[in-house]
Amino acid sequence: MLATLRQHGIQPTPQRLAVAKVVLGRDRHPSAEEVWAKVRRRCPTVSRATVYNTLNLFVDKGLLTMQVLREGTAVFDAEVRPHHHFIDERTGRIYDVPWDALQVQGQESLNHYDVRELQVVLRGRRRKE
Amino acid sequence: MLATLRQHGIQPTPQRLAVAKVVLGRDRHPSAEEVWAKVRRRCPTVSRATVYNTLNLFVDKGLLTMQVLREGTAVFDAEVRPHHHFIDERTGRIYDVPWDALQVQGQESLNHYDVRELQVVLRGRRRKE
DNA sequence: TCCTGTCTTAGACTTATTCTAAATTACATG
DNA sequence: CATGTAATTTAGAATAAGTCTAAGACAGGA
Repeated sequence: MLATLRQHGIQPTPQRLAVAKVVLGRDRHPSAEEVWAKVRRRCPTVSRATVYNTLNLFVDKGLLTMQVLREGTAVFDAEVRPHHHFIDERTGRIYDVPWDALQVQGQESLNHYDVRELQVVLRGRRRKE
Repeated sequence: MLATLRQHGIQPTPQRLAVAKVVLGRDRHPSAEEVWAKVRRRCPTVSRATVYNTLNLFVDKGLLTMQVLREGTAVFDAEVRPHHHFIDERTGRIYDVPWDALQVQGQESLNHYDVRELQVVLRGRRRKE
């Protein structure tokens, strides 16, 4: 964890480590406020500004990506490699869909656009099971 | 315009007509606040709440779609048929990409998901010309 | 006219996020 | 060790998008 921060050129601090623990852990797609809540369970003095600053820093340094998929809220994704997203209509929950699960064709027809990245955003219902 | 509202089961009022004129006009992908600003140029007494109510009503009635593509802001799109979006990194401007320009394959592999709709979101730079 | 339901309004409220200015900490160097 | 400087963190104010509320305006029917 500490090593991960250093590898990305991020000066480690206790606060940053606490954020990293939450956001690189098991919890997929937390929002900034969710991260703040979790960080404060272990480290109650951490301020909101620090969490936001740290998340933005992590995004700058390529440790996280930020997705604007949910109305009014950005969510953070520890999967920084390209992939797609499925959003459950009922719960609002967001699931990663592996890059190779879908193929997008026809990009070469978009002459006016220099496409640097893309993702497919799917909406629907997750099947119980 | 009036006919359009009626066809969608929307009781026309001066305020709603003013919003419709802006949002079904030449201006692609305005945000709610942008719509409010434009409406007020012709009709300065219209309240913010009315604009938001009206936009949500239009979305309910299928006259518009709402997209959450830009950080912290929903934008409204008069193109209600399925299509994709290209977002210019530099300007933040959003362009519609016709449905048939791209093909997405591999949906049948997503057994856990009942996909009801999808779109491809592309980011990059629009080529000058 | 009166009732009822629909619309609109101003402004308060909420939520997500950024900003600010001050306090704290961490080093590096003399 | 003392100290200056830069980086970091903090609390809280500020901002922005959007919703809610309560009151008033308006329209159409009995």
